[in-house]
Amino acid sequence: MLTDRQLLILQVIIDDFIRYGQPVGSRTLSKKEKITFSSATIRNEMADLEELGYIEKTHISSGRVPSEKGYRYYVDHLLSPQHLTTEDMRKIRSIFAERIYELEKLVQKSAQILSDLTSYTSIVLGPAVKDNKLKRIQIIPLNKETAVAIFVTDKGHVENRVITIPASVNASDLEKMVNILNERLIGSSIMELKDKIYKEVANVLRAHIYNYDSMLKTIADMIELPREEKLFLAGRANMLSQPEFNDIQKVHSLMKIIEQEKEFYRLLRRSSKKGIQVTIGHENQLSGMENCSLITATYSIGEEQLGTIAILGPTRMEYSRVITILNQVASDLTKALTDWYQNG
Amino acid sequence: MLTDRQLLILQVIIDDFIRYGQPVGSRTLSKKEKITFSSATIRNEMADLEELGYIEKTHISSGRVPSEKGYRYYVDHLLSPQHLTTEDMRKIRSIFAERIYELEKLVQKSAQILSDLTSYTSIVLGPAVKDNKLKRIQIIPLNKETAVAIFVTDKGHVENRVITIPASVNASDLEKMVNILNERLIGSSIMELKDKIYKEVANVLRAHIYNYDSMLKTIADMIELPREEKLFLAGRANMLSQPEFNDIQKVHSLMKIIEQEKEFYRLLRRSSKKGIQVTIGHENQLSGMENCSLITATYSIGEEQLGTIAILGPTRMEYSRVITILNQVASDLTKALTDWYQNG
DNA sequence: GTTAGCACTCAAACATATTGAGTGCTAAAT
DNA sequence: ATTTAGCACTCAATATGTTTGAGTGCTAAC
Repeated sequence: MLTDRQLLILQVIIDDFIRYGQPVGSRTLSKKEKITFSSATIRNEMADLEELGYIEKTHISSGRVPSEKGYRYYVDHLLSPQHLTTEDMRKIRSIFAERIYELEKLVQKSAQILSDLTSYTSIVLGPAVKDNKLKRIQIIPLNKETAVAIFVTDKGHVENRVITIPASVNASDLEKMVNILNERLIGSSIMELKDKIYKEVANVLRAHIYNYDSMLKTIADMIELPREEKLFLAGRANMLSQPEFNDIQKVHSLMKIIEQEKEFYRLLRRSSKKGIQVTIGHENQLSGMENCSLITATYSIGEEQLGTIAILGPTRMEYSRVITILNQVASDLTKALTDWYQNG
Repeated sequence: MLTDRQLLILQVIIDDFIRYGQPVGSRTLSKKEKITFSSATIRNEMADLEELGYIEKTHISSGRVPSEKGYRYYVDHLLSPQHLTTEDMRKIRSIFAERIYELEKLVQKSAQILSDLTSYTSIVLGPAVKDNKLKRIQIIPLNKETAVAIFVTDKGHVENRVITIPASVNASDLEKMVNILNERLIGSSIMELKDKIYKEVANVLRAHIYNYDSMLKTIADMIELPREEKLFLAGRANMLSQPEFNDIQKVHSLMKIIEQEKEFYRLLRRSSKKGIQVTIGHENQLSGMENCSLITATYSIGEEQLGTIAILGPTRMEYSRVITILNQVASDLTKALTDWYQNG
């Protein structure tokens, strides 16, 4: 267990390092307001803190920098809560003041403001469609061979696909099919759509539609709905202004990860527990992200969780500030969505 | 006017520099197969070429590098046409072999393959919607206050917006309105939609619908269609593997430009003439792009131009190779689109 | 007109001090 | 028993000097 003095020193070291990005030495520390004892004492305490793994040296005679364990402790126990400036508050509010009813646009704007305010990169995992309920299916023929299939959900999400229509299928068959689909499927969640079509609807279709067989392909085309939520990114360039990323190699590998999206997507999905989640450096388990921390929060409509908003920055991140901002945006976003969709 | 020998030297200098990225000296040149005269002669010729502004020194005793004027001349007159490897060809074909009917997806895949093949950043200006013809308008109520308005075009593009519905408007009014809109507007180009609604449709609506006034806002909401085409980017990270961008500052300002999209968008719009366009360094007129060249081509359906595909790379770019690839992708894309939409 | 030869230039690579911020340890002070 | 002053030591960063090699321009000979 750490003594109060050790905690104080640890906190001051990390605060200073987050602020200035330079290893912190005993002399620097001894000059801080909160520190009342001499540099020699500090050196002794630092030696202990290092032995316990909370801080590290960059070389044998350097000052100390926080280790991942140090950051972890700091985030869990030592964060000094921060206030948002009224200016920041105003900026956040301004987004939700406009009456934007498009879920996606709102989410994208949130990503933008997050990266603007924090100067880090923001990532937003878009609203999950799978829990939406089907509101309407529509098929609109474009020409003899193709048509657009449109799915509208209760949250106003529109999904559309171009499908091919076998020559043998005529307009009235198509119409009949759409009617049956709507009759049987409206109100079902998007997730169970595929299942329901094959288990419940297929028989009805077979009974009523002459060309059922040739229609099969059309149906198969249609229900290939996207399984993954969209990923919105903002402020990628901000990464480049962080001094820890003045090594092109590091930036490159990080950018490649972000660009591929796949692994990254998994990372965000994993941390979809409610509340703020912080993963530091190697906790992210993605090579290329050793020097990064990821802070995530979730947003929802009422109790129904929709997606994740996150900030990606260097491990030397302004945790306190970012957490405050993320909390604010997440709760404002949730509030706005809840108001519109639950009481609307 | 340049002599044949000067042209030869200029070409070999640029070819070599594009390949190795290092200033080219007279000794290096004299060893090239095509060069039959001594390094001293070359030095004399290079002095002349420099005076004419085609090549430059990086410092007083360095080898020469091409100037922007040199690149311009090279691109306009000295390009040695290249063949695509069968492997590259196969990769390109593979995209268009799949039957993807979604215009946007196809375009996005093209962007991906372009950046993969060239190792530069690719940018694709998505299909312009403004020339599409309206195929169908649909309004699907979500709850008492809101509904989704859906526009389908003849090219299968679907545009949707969430709109608010005044309390005084009932379902039958809404239905009537949609009918009138469809009756009057189907076949109109998206561009003229707004105009037509106010000039031609407004009167009809007023005559037939009791709640015309309160419906006005709904209509206004609806026809706010996006004016700008979508921008698809792929291979941003590729920039970082170019040796000319090992300066974080340069990369940063470039990334910021790309991220803001606005200026960039204009740049692409400007070069929407048919055929290959090359802009080199300062010709791009955007600060941050001094070290970049942009090569663009257009794609179309039949004769109707749809959008632009482009490659962004350092001025020291493999012009010949990129142009070949860009040409191939543009023509394959055009062919695929033309086949599907004109003969479909 | 072309080329060999020479003096000269400069970036890059390497080696060698110098400085300063930092450490750990010990012995004296509290 | 803590705390602190003092000292020897370490190492990154910086500056300084040296060497090397690829390059140039110019001149005189071919």
